[in-house]
Amino acid sequence: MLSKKTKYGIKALAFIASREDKKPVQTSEIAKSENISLKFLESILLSLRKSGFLGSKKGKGGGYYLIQEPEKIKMTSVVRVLEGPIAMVPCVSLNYYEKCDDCPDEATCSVHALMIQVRDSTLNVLGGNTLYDLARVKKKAQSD
Amino acid sequence: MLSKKTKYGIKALAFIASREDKKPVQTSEIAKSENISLKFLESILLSLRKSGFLGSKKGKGGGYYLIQEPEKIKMTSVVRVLEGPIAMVPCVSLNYYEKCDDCPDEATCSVHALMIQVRDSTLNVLGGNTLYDLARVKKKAQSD
DNA sequence: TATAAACCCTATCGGATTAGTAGGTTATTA
DNA sequence: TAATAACCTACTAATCCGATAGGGTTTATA
Repeated sequence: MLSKKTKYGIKALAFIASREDKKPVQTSEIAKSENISLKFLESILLSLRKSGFLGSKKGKGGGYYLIQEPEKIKMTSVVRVLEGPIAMVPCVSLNYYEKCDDCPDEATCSVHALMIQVRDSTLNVLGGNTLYDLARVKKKAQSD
Repeated sequence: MLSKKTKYGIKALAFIASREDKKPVQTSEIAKSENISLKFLESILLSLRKSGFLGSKKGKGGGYYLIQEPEKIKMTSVVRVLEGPIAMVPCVSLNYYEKCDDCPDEATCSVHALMIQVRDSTLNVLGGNTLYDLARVKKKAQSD
């Protein structure tokens, strides 16, 4: 299950990316438009800034803006920062590997083999989508 | 993240499926071999019996056995029973659908479109694997 | 230079879930 | 009838999640 943090974070990034201009977007505007608790969203955007996805501008007229082009931001990296491992089991995670307490040998583990397949197919999907793609879906739907 | 319940359940099913004979397998044997807490495993096997995957026999020489052929048991159904929804977000779940509180319209939701892709690719993998496949991995690895 | 806008930071908290533990009951078979 | 093994109920410790509270700091602009 995707946490709300991740879900809201993705929505917020897509919201910012779907803007034509490059002016900073206020947290309050995103919160209102996407029905997200303001305070909760604040903490999410903060962590997205700290992990290098967003820049910020303080004071009146400030807000958050994308640092990179939307086409360059793969959903794999977004999910990893917000949610953590993409794999469903730590022992098949590329970026957050952890050995299982049970399992003397991973080659003997039936779950391991299966979850590697799941991981790879998920990586394919997330790696094949960028923020640009998400923003396009959003804009397209709105213009209908 | 896969819960331990699901992980252990899959392991146990693969263990039973990898047996040559069709004699009942004791919970204690599985627990010892797979390093699972006996009591926890008991509750897992019980729920697998109640959902129609396993049969049981009480008393001496009793235990659990598969009701269907391993080739007929897709991992999609196993995961659904043990873990619940396969989708990462309830609003794209086929079997456990639930509308999001936020999201006035799913067509406008950037997360929705992405998670449908993830769901479908995961379904492909889990639907393409049966208990027979998992048991084969296990037996192959053990004979090496 | 005062004020309002907006980001920034820390702490806390209730509720839900998870992974187990404990202890007893029932059915089967040798 | 004694041993075995599934079955059932209840409890618990720990963790995490989603949010809330309550401020502090910085900056633009009138």
